Amino acid sequence: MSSDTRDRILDALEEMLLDQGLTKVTLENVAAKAGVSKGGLLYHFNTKDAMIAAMVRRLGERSDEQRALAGEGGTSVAQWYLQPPASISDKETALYRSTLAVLRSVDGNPGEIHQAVTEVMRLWDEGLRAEISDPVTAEIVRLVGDGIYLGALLDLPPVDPDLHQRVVERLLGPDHVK
Amino acid sequence: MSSDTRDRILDALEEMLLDQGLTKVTLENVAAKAGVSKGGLLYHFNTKDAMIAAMVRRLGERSDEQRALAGEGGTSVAQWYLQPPASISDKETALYRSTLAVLRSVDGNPGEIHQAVTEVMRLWDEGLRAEISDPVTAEIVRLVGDGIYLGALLDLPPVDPDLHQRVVERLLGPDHVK
DNA sequence: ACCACTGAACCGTCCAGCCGGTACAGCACA
DNA sequence: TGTGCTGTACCGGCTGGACGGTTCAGTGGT
Repeated sequence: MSSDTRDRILDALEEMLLDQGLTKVTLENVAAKAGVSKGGLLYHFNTKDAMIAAMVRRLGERSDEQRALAGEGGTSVAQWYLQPPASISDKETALYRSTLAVLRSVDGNPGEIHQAVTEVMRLWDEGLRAEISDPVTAEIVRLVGDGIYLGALLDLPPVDPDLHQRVVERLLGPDHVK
Repeated sequence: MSSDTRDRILDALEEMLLDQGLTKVTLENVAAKAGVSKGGLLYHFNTKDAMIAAMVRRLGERSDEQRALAGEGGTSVAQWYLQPPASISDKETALYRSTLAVLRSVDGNPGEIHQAVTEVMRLWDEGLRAEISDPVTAEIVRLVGDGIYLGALLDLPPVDPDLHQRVVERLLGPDHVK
């Protein structure tokens, strides 16, 4: 099917971003990792930017789903936003990895990509504000979450899990900790 | 003198990173902005990576100075780390801009650059822990500061200054707010 | 017959790194 | 005082390779 290949290409793109970085992301590399020819890749995405923008839009859709799920009483938005990068290979962690890949693709210059990333971040902010009544706490939670992402973005050594748990407890209260 | 040109090149590199992004950082572009020929640039830095690594090391030195100044009773480390990107063109803001430029230069792959960046971040963490007795608060302050940097890195719209001030107040207490 | 590709050639551009030169300053030796 | 040598700082052209994007003839499944 068509959307199979599309998703496979975007998955390959994310993986390239996560373990090689933006400079290694070339049409040929992504195509090879996706098991597609370069022509096949360009059949689905006319340009490199279009491919990256599609990845960001896919992240946007998945983030919406995750927040909708949180609204229905699953894991809270805040809890998800503060989850440590420790737990890997879960289903939720796929979203975490996608987010990180998208952050890796940003390079300062404006355009469709930058705009889409800004929108994704704004929606998370909105979700946090809707869930946490105190705006100051909401802002702190957002910034702490962003700080965690920066650490992952820079491949900083992981934080002590106990300390992290105490941070979450301090911010959200004991009832929010799993 | 030699170090004049060296610093001019690194300044140009930072400026390129801040308002063009990593992909536009080429030896020729940086050299042109520094008022040097490409050959002249390569005389001072054998490779592009060496140039970037030198920029990170320079940031490391300047960060050390800033923290030493904080130790002598100037602005506290925490206060500096949480300063909003609003106040531009100060002398301290030069360090903020340099930090941001360095973060923009990171691209996932390990090596000298990644190692140097990790070390810079670690030293800030150490400074915060030394200054703030409660480790949980120290960690939150670090993460909030990193979150601010992520926002700047992604060119997200600036935060409401009032809200930011209330965040700082909440984290450090009323006495730490200017 | 059409969709979803493959495979490969090809183009224009960009770019890191290399290399042969140059201008000049200081120093030594006569 | 003049001459030759040496090292520093820098210039700018060149090359070889990579990359984004185009084109196109063909192929296999439905």
